[in-house]
Amino acid sequence: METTYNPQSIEQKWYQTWENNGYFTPQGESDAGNYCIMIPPPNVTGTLHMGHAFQDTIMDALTRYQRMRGKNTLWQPGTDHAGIATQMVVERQLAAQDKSRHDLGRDAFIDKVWEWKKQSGGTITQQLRRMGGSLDWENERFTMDEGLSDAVHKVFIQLYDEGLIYRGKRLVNWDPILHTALSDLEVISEEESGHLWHFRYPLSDGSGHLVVATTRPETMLGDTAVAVHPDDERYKHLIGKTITLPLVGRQIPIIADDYVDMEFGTGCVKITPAHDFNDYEMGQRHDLPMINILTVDACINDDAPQKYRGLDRYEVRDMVVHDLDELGLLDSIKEHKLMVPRGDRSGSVVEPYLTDQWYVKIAPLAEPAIKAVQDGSIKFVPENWSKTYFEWMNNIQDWCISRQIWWGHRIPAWYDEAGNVYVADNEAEVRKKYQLADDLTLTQDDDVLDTWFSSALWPFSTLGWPENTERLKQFYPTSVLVTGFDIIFFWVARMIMFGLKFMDDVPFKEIYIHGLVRDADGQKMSKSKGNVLDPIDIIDGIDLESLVKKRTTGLMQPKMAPKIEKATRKQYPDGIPAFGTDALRFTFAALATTGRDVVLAPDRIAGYRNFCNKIWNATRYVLMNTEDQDTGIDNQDCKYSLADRWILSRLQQVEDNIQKHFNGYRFDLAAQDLYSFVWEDYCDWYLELSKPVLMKDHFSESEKRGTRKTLVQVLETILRLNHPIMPFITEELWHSVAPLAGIKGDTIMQQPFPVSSDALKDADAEAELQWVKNFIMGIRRIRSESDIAPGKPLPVILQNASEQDKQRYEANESFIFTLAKLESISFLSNDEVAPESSTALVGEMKILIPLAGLIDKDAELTRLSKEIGKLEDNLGKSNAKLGNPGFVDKAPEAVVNKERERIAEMESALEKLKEQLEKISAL
RNA sequence: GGGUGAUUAGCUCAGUUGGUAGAGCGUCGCCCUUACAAGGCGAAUGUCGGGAGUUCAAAUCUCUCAUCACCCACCA
Repeated sequence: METTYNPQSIEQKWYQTWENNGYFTPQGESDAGNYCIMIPPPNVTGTLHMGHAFQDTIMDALTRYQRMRGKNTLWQPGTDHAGIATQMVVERQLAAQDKSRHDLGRDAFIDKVWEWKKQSGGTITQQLRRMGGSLDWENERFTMDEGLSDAVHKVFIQLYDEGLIYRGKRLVNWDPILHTALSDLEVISEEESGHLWHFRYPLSDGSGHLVVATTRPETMLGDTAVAVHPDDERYKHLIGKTITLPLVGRQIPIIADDYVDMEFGTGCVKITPAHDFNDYEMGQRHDLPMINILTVDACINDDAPQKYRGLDRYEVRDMVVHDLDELGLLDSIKEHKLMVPRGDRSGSVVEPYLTDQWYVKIAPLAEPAIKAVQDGSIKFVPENWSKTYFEWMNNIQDWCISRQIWWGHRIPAWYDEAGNVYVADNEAEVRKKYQLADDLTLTQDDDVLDTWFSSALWPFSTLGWPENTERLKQFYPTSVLVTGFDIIFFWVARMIMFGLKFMDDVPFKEIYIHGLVRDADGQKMSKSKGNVLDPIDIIDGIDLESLVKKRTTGLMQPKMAPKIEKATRKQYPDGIPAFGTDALRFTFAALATTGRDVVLAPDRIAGYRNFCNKIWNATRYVLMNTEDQDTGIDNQDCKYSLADRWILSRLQQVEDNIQKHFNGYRFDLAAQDLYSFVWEDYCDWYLELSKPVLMKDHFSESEKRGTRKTLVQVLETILRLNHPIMPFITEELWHSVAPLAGIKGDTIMQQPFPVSSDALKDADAEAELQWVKNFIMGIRRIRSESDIAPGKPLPVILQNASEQDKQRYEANESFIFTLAKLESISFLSNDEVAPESSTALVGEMKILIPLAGLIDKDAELTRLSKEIGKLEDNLGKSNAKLGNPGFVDKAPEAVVNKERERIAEMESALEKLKEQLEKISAL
């Protein structure tokens, strides 16, 4: 074995072995039950980012844990076709050749996308393998594969037939670059600064004018009314009159509507029903005409005056302002902050636009979905997120599911020439279902479905639905959904609605919501900020030049490059070393506190890489001392030392804790327990305590055997406990350690997860070992604080030792001598006079180290005073507490007694230390 | 405007039913002690955001203020 842990040399090989042997595939019926997690399908042409890596670590840890617990376990892999995102990538590639998708035509373009999928679709799944993900690759799915397309059709058709999908002309969010409608969720509104223009609209009867305020002057070309509040004294008399719309000449009414806020602006609102969501509703209430003035590119169309036609809306905005000013109708311009809606993919300003679209009538689906969370059929972890869920579900709007793009599930609807709609699986089905003549010309709807429509079916479509497959029966409903809060609405809510509708059961019983991965400064990672860390670079390492290059190429704003380069060189002067997958995974686990964002700092990862190294070297020690030796597998004649009994007892507690923490999704606490048990209990104490037993001749063979056996058994258990989080190193080491523990197996993956045994819990051993530790630590402390060389063996005198102290000392002499580095020990009766010494206390017993030539008198005085000071502080606090009659009367007896004991201990210690102080001062 | 969460050691965060505050990283001192210097031993560090209340007892429960973050929303 190498002296240093090197992740590179072990990870790839084990993954190959696991996958080739089919260990990831569900192993079949089990008494322990079924366990299933659906991966949130990443974009098929995407690459793995930190968010994925974090999420996948959690899912894999859960999956491995449950698999080891003997459950029939499935982690379902797959990818999403990601309609708009993927189409955009391919269109960009075409654009580089000066082509558009229209040059190719629909079929050829779709072929091109499939080609791209074939070329890049393996990237993210390969990266998932690098993360160690134990996904059932043999059954990988894609949202556009045949089975899933069948599911999409079936759902669409059934919802249509039930009246839950309808087609309607409505105002939608229109992306003028992508030429498609977007759902509300795909529109991101951000505050930008703009202006508020005030215009005078002349009354048609020439009796004056009204002043309206707008942030969008160009839309005035489509105004069909001006609204005021019905109670507004300023304008009451004008209601019902008309104004003549400047530049257009149209007469439009002044209407009353209490939507208008009298306080805001002038209290008069221009109404453009075809280009504003509020105006649209007002238009409907007042039966106003809707005049669309925009083209699909958001240029002004032919329903506007000649001079503006064909020009971009922003160009027209300037013209309108200018023209109104010329007419003397520009009242004022004010600076104004407003929310600007942009498409989340294209970044273009989204226009409310009147088009025909398909919608899901959502209220009837939402109702049971709300109930499922209310009644606990589905639990959010942390529970708080249910509030967010309810908030949204209670205000949910119909879902616009049609997109005017080509890459996706084409809507299974056909039209005849009269415009009648027929919905069925295919054209032949349509004719049959609707009994249409063979010669009736039908054309299919050009639109495709929102990507999230097929994602919403993921928990059952991947298992074979609509077929009633064995997998579906076994794994639906799935156990838990692991996802980020950002897609609760996009995805989680919709899966719940569709799952309940089509499977008549919830899609998952729990939803574990994790936080966002941020950089070391707490910033969101983003390409444009240049602070992105690639999980693969953490695993394999990356040199500075490559990292700089990676961060500065392909930027949306190339001028940011120098700044990013500078920051990167400063933060990673030596690049990033290869930490390995296990270290990254353990870091994620340790940081996965409930619902909090995760701040990922390379220092932290390095710390857990060191932890891997610790396990590696502990194993080296154990192997060195047990290989080719009797580890008590066939020989039951083992005598267990205090240390053996203690570490086994501690191990049982840790096993209980880890189970509890995994079951409660507290990976941070699990990681913490694993870390401290392995490092502090097992390595710092137990391995050191094993040394005298194994190396000193006066220990019997059965004692040595007992210690060897314990060393190996505890280490083997540690490896299994750590396996869900650190799969590679544990597998690698397990193959060396397990045989020594008499365990045979092809892989640690299929070994049982450790379960505690009450018989091995040993409170006496823990108490006694604590005494030993206190003894040793007391001496170490004196040594360190008195500047005695660590290697110098010390003479020690014990005074005031009880019978128990004596017994404990005798039983553990070897431990104490070795770990505290002693030269000699002698007992002193109470009436004997001790030499001038430095003192440590273990309970009532005094540990004395004679000063003689070793310890400086003043240093000892300082040390003692400090300790006395501390004790006095605490004693003061405790006395005050007991002095309070309320405390003694009302606090539980146990608490009061504990306080009394504490005081007794402190008083006794204080007395001894003061005595000592006097003695030494007197020298 | 509505909602949610946060504020604890220099940094990032734990803190389970109220009972004298913990970890990792960092810092300081001494050590290459035969598993590990990616290490060992030891040490320091907190008016638990401010204020008020409930209680014998509050980081923990209630109210209030402040600051920050995120989500949702139609103020022209």
